[in-house]
Order: sequence, then structure tokens, then C-alpha cells
Amino acid sequence: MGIENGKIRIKDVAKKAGVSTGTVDRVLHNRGEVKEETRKKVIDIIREMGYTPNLIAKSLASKKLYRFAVIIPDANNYTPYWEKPLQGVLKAAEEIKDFNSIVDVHKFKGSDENSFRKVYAEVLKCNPDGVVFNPKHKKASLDFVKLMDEERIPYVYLDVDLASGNNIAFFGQNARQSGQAAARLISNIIPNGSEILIAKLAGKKLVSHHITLREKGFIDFFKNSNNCDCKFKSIDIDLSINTEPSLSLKKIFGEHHNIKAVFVPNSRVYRVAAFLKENNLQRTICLGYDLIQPNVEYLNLGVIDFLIGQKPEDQGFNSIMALFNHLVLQKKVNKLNYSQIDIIIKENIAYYNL
Amino acid sequence: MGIENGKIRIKDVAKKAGVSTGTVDRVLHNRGEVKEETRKKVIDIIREMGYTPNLIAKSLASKKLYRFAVIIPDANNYTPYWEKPLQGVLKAAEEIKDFNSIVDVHKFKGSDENSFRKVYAEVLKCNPDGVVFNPKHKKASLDFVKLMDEERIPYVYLDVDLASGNNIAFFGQNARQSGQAAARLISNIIPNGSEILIAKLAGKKLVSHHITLREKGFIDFFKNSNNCDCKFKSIDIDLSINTEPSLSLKKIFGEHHNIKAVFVPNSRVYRVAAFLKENNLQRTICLGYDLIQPNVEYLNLGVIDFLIGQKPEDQGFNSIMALFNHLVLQKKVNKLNYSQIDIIIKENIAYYNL
DNA sequence: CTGAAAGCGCTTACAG
DNA sequence: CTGAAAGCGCTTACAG
Repeated sequence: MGIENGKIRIKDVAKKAGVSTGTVDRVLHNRGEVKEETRKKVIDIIREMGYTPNLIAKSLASKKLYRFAVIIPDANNYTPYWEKPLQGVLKAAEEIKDFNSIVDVHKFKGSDENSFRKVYAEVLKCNPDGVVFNPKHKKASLDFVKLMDEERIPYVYLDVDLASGNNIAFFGQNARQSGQAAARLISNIIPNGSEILIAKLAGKKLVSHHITLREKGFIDFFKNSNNCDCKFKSIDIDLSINTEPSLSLKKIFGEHHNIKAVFVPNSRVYRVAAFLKENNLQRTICLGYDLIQPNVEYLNLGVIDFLIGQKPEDQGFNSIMALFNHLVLQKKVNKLNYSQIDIIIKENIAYYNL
Repeated sequence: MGIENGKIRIKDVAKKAGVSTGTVDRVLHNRGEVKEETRKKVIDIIREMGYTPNLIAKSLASKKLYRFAVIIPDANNYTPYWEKPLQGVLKAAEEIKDFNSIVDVHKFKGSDENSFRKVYAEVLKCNPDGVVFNPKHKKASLDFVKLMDEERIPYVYLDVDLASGNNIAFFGQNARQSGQAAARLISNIIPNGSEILIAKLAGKKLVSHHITLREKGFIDFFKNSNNCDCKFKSIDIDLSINTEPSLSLKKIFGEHHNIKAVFVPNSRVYRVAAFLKENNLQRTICLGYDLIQPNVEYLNLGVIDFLIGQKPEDQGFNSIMALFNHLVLQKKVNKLNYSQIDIIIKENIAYYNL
């Protein structure tokens, strides 16, 4: 090893500068206590020799333990989706554990803002070095962000972009654009003049901003394309009512006989698929979001025609890695990170659903 | 650090076993020279304490330098595609360089088997620790593989699966399945009874196995689905002839007036798109492979309707990482690794073409 | 303000 | 067959 290998070590820099390795380390990390003159000299030599630190050695020698906290909704019947980002988070945790870094996962009840507040208060008590969280509750999230800014704790938004705050990164989908892609797929297939049902299924009367944007993108596509003159029927369905979504869907399909496609702007599309299957409406084009198990089943049955995926595992994984790169490796990280808008059909799902 | 931290070190194992760290290291790496009795004892204690090596320390201490060789076609006018796997390879190289591992890239002329043979002979002279290569030339590749088996050099297939040999992994697409996905997308759109043109464009009369499989998958889909009774017209076009593909396409479209879709089972689809645009045939559904620049442009113009992507960067990246995991980290690696079959349209390409 | 030394967990000759 | 010691490139008290 050493210079002859092309790899410059601190020792090499120190020697050339006529100082000790300790001094080089001090200027490397701006730890002060160095005469300006020698600092300059060392800096110059670092540049000149093209020194780059050996991350391996750095990590081994460092006593600092990095703790990252993750705050996401608890996966449940309405939102099995959140299992996926969690998987990614845990994979990242495994990958960075030899680098003195650990990840703590904290869950809150997705629909309950107070639960989120309680969890973030706990997290702050632990003094994490960095935080990844899902800011679905806007107001509470803004309060949280303010506290982290005061403590100079870096944070990453997952799934939803708060669009304010000093987050080092955001990982999620461009919701509006995904609606446009959905629209293209449907408009390709259905005849001119068809009716399209937009069914927003929610656990409790909570239709998030996300969902609204997907719908907006969807409708805008048709508005801006002159080759499909379709009519929309948009409804909200409250799944906490026992008889839903059957009741509402039956009514709609009874009243509108020219519905050629259903667009469900979230992961509850399997509930619509069940209805379509029971009522022999499989020929209706059905498109929804996310590769959760029941959706995959209806896709394979041919009831759901398209699913839009967004690689939630990757989002979880990359969120942690962003924190790690920022804090531990001190690499620059991109702030705005839109996931791919994956188009999934029966014929390609095998290679996504891993 | 140490036990109180939950992390067991070699030192801890040695102490409990009443031996030195050197001895533990010997049993850990099966380096022999250990009495069977002490070997057993150490093994037991390793299990009991749940020792796992610290990869960071391992890498820092190790003097062994790993050299990986990559052999891929040179990107050129006919195959700009190969830029993409190369990008992934270089990214992986960057990622593992602090782990005493370097990657050498060797290129051969894609269409020239002898060029491939020459390159692999050179590579063997360098005694690489592992090889990633594209076995498009079957016979030469089998010879190469045999030599590597003799030298016990592990190797990975990229893009094409030789389907024999002791490769530790393969990264590429399930070609037949991608043809099926393509067929589904087209059959969704075109009316019953349409004609479909399958245009196989090649640089020289070389239609690879790959391409044949894609075509097969495409046709089989229609055969097996009862709701689309379409006719196929399949042609080979030799792009090394100046007047092609115009000449052939003009003839076909002149003779067949009911062609509603063109399927191009490789990345040269942009040549067909150019023809469609010039001849005002944009309404013909056009589907091809790979996100190379000219294809992306015609997709954005609305001439190409779908592109099938396969994440070639990831394939390159993962090939190297497979070698690295196998040799350096001694992790198990999956042998058969099919890439995703990405469906790309104008509305989602922005998040793929990075 | 600066340097010498110990240590991170592992590997690698070397001595016996 | 086994152990003691040096070393990988860095960080971290500590002494001056």
C-alpha cells in the first residue's frame, strides 16, 4: 500500500507537510487548534496530492455511534402498504451496521395526528443523529420540523413532500405525474365518449393531498389530449362503513351504463376489483396503485388491468442511505428524489413483486 | 465497544476458548494447522456467541487485492446500448474500491467472435479473481468458460444466459416474457383482426437468440389469448444496406393496409419510428426496446408508443456486486437474476432515464 | 498550537 | 500445531 499504490494516506500528507498525522486530522475536520499558517500549508498539500480519506479505516477507528430514527405509519388493514418502506429501511439498517450506525423504527397510527405527535416527542428525547419520517400530518410535521431545526438534526421526508422545512431529502412519487401515466394507459384502450369512474376509497374520510394530486393528473391528461372525449364520475367511498364499497359502486354502475374504466388513486383498488368480479364486470378496465398482496392477486386474475408501482422498498432504503451519506460519509445528497412510476401488468409483475 | 455492545470480536471468542486470536482466525478461514480438538471447541464457541466478522476491519487488515475483469461489447452506432451496463459496472467499481477491489473493463467488437476470443485470452493472462462477461458468442464463450473452470475463476453472465457452465450468477432479462408483456400492451389497443408487423432490424444478418425469444413470446401471447385474432408479418431488415429500413418498410406498408402495430424486438426501433414519422404513419402503434437516446426522443414525440426497459445499468452494477459478494464478503448470491421488464411511456420516462 | 501513542477488529508473517 | 506482535489508515485522548 501507500503512495506507490496510488492511494495517499494521512501519513503521506503529514510527512510532506512536515507535521504529524494528528495535525492533518485537525485540519481535515476543522477541529481548530491549528495555526492558520500550517493549516493553509496542509490544505494545499491535501489538494496537491489528491488525498481522499479511506472510509473503511475512518469507520473502524471512529468511536461515534450514529443513531437514526424512522417514524412511519403502522401497517394495518387499511394501509398494508407501509410494510414495504419498512422492509427497505431494515435492509439499509443491515447494510450500515458495520459503520457504527443503527436505526430505530417508531410507528404511529396513520390516521391519528396525536399518535404521531406522541411518537415524535419520544424520538426527540433519544437525541437521534438523523430522522426519516412520513409527514402526512402537515401541521404536526411542521411543528416537529421546527424542533429538529433547533436541535440541528437533519431529516428526510418519506412518501409525502412537506414542501417546506430544511429537509436534506425527499423520497416519494410525483403523484400528479403518476395520474397522467394512468390516464394515458386508460385512454389508449377505451373508446371515445366513454365514462370513467374515479373511485376514492378511504379508511376514514381522509383523502390525502397525494390522492387528490393523482386524480388531478389523471383528469388533466384527458383535458389536454384532444383525442379522447371522456366523461368523469368521481366519488368518495368510506370503507369504515360495512356495506361499502359495494353499495356505492352498485348505485353508480346502475345509473351509468357506459363506464368503461375505473381509476382508483390508491392501494385500495382490490376492494373495487372484488366488486367487479362478483358482478361480472371484469371487462371494465381497472387501474390502481401499489403492489400489495390482494392487488397482485386481482391483477393475476385479470380483474385489475394495471397497477402503478413506486418501489416503496427503495424509498425506505434510500431515505436511510441519504441520512447515512450525509452524516457519515459526508457525501452530497439530492434533495428531490422522485421514484419511478412503474407500470405493472400480469406479464411483468413477476419481476417486481420480490 | 466489545461484548457489552453486543458485538462479539475474535478476541472475545479466543478468550473464551482459551486460545489466541490467530488460532480463531485459522479455524474461521479453514487455513488448517489446527488440532481437530481445538478446532471443534472454537467452532462451538463461535456458534454459541454468535460471532460475525466485522467486514470493515477485515477489509482494512487484508492485504489481498481483488481484481475483477469485465468483458462486454464496445458500444457503437448499432449498439449504443452497451454504454448502459458499463455505467453500472463503473458505479460498482467506485463503490467497492475501498474494499481492496478493482475492476478492469475490456471491450470486444460485438459482432466479431474472434475479437471476443482475443480479449478473453488477454484477460486470462492477467489472472483475474473474477470475471463478468457477455456470452453472446456461444461457442467461444463455452471455450472461455472451460478455461476459467480449470483455473477456478468465478464468472458471471451478463445480458445473455449461456444456460450451461458453472457461472455464479446471470443478470439479464427474461426475453420471452418481455415479448409477452409487449404483446399484452399492443393487444389491449388494436382492434380484432388487425395486422401486426414484427420488424427485426440488425446491423449485420445477426439475429440473436435473445431477439428470437422476444418474438416468440410476443406471438405466443396472441396464440394463447382468445380475444385477439391478429395476423403477423415478420421481416428481417439488414441495416448495413444503405436504403434500409425504408425500402423494406415501404414495401410492406404498401402491400398490407391493415397494419395497426409494429413490434421491434430490439433497440433499433428508432429507425422504424423515423420511417413512420416521415410517412405520416404515427397512428400505427410502435413498440420497441431500450431507453437509448434516439428511442427516447421518438417516444417523447409520440411516434413510439411504448418502450420496454430492462435496467441495463443495474445489470452491470449487480454483476460486479455478485462477484464482490461471492469473493470478498463470501455471501451467497442468487444464480438466476431476471431484471424488471419496465414499461415506459411518455408520461413516466422522466423517472427512468437518469 | 502540536506530536506521540494507543486503539478500532481483523490479517499476516514469524518464531517456536 | 500455536501464540505474540506488527500493521491496515484512521481517530482520540493525553502530554507538553
